[in-house]
Amino acid sequence: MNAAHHHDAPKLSRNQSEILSCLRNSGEPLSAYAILDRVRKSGISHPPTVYRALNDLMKKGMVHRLESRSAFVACGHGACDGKFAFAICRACDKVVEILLADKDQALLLGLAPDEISPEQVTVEIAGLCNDCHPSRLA
Amino acid sequence: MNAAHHHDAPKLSRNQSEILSCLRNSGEPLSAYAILDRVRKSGISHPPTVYRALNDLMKKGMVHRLESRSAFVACGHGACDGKFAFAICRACDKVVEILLADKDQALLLGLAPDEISPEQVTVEIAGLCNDCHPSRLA
DNA sequence: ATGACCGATGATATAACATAACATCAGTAT
DNA sequence: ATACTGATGTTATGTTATATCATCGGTCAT
Repeated sequence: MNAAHHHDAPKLSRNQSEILSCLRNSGEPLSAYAILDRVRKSGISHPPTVYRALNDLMKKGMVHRLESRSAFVACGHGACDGKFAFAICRACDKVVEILLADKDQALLLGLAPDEISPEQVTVEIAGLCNDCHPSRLA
Repeated sequence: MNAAHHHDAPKLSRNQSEILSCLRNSGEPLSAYAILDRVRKSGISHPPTVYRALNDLMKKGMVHRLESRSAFVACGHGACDGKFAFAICRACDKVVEILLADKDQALLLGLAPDEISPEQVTVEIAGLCNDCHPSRLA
């Protein structure tokens, strides 16, 4: 059910693969410099290399940037061409990617005033996950 | 019509006033350092002073941060306790603040997965304003 | 009044995030 | 072989943000 996700893996460069793996393995959002630390052993050693790969991966829809965190996450859907929201636990940084239904996308785009024709929507929801919820603490 | 906007001006410190005026006069989003440049003449000369005032003003709902720009804008409503979206022209940086209807707020909060209880929603819509639209250019 | 305390502001220093600009290299078309 | 092109490596620097400690002004118990 749900076609559209059979990663044809749009052939990545070595750097892009390294960095995507890094993000996937981490399972949580990482800053560009956190990524850099983790891929040094693979021979990547300068910030621009990381940012270039991240930008390429974002163009391919395989990585998203969490604006409110200056951090990056691998797309949970392998790749998606774009309309999604994120929920982020402010305590533990857990991230849930929310694929937006067509009607939700439409509503969001509809929020734009006449004056500005919308191209891209960023939605980030901050809150507390169940594990971090106060009522759950000892 | 529409109560709730008769600014009782929740007494601001000198720094907060300076920085809020600066943002209001600018009419466009400014980075913290752009603000700093403009308030040096008023005796504010260090980044932490600016960030402190901005954080205080944000707590009061009188300033918002545009996450996708690392920039700050004065609240167009004087102050609001929080649910709004922004539309931003990617070419000229014009910003339109969109006060969200209750149903839109509800919808956005409803996007959050069970796993994360939402507290705050960031919505930023990037696009092109009429003035910057290609079809309008010579 | 004095001085102990406390919150706000000032100042220094540095951390964290991001990119401009140029060098080098691999592939390929001539 | 040479010249072009696009990707990657490298240096340097620009931009955004905060930790930390110092200082100042008010309040309050004595």
